[in-house]
Amino acid sequence: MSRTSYLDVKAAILGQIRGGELAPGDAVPGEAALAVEFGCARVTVNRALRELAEAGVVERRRKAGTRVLAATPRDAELEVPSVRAEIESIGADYRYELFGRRVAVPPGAVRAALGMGARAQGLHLRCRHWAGDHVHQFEERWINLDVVPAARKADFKTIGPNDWLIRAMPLSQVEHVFSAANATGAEAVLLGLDPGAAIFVVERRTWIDGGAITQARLMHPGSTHRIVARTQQLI
Amino acid sequence: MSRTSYLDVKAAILGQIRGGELAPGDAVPGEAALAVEFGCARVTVNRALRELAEAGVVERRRKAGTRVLAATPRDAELEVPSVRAEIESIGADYRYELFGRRVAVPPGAVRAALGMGARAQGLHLRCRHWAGDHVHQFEERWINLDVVPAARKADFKTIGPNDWLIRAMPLSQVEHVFSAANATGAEAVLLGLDPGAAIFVVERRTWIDGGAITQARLMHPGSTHRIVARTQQLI
DNA sequence: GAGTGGTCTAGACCACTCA
DNA sequence: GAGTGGTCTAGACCACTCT
Repeated sequence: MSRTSYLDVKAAILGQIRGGELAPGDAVPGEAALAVEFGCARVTVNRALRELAEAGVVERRRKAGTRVLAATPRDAELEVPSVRAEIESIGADYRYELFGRRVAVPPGAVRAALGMGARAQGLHLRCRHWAGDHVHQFEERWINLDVVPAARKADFKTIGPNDWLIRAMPLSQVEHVFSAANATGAEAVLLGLDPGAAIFVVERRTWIDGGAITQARLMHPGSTHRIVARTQQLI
Repeated sequence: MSRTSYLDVKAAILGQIRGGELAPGDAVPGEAALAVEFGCARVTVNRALRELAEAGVVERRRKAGTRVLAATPRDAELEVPSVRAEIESIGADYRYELFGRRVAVPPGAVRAALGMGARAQGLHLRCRHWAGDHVHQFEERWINLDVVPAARKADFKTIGPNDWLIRAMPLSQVEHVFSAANATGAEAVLLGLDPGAAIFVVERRTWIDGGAITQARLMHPGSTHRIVARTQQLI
């Protein structure tokens, strides 16, 4: 018989939850007790329970111990492809087009979203990403020049703002908000759609170390655009 | 001076990537070397690098070692609230309404999505979730009765199919596909919208141990519905 | 074959939090 | 104060994978 792995412990606990022996709210035995039960070191049990806690299956608190959480939809993981990769992955030609670039004081809503002062300057960019002869995405973006002064010198003629920012400020924190809307007249023209057509909207904000880098409104034709998210594998 | 924590190692590596000392494609020193450099045990380095690999910052392979991955958008985490929780969290009254329940052989596309045989029976449910006096979600769902036979006995009059399934089959695997569409005439009526209004569509499929449990098409008024996803905190 | 990561053990101390 | 989880150490063996 081989040694007990943290995966064995994880599987055993998950099995007890699935089978109903451990119901939501129930206490899971302490690490020391489980280590004896499974005949393994406490660290091994610790890793199993820690991963279950990260996955949202149990909750751990010092002194209080470990409890099974209420059955609730688990968090899903979303793969966020770069526009270019997304288009090339479906075998279409990627083309990038910039048709607006100016330095200005952003509107109040954008300044608020990016934590910018009343007179702080931003870089405003408008561009489109084509997949073959269809517009894949129309992008309207503000970059915080206080946080990314180098953007003032970049012309963004051949490289899209997202690709440029990923290289300039790697490992930043990103928030995505997804919604659906009817295209306004102007948006419809830019996306090559009929006015009122459904568009899939992604509002993206990016920070690094507390400093807000950029805010972008990314619009896609709703009829073709899809975003996929999956729950984590538990074992 | 206190002991070196895996967080110190993680922060040091992240700092080197941010600062450009470690570029995409570069090899990170081996665990043993880092352990000496940081004056800590190898397990400590291992945990730091393992978490960076889980976060998609580096790639690890036995014998080949650890490398910095190309700067690419990181995966985001999506919080998936239950409809009820979502509605109650904004302070609105939650009301659930079932207006269609029948056992039948699902259409081919649904059978294919759920891996059901040509004559397998499913439970078809149509219901609405209200937030105050607005329809929050119109739900059209098939449940695989081969995998969840107990659903045949449930009437779903007071509890929504999602809440019921979460309790009956906890810890299942879920896939969400988001898109935008223009409401058909029938959908518009059911959602209390004008025909052609943008709707936010979630297609949800659920499995457990390889058996497909259910498929649902969840439609929301696009003007109000939002889904938020954030990248994981790296430290 | 050899080098790297993957994991386990046993023991220890610490940190948080509940009663 | 006491009980639980959180983490570190030192040493060991194993598993994968590249040459």
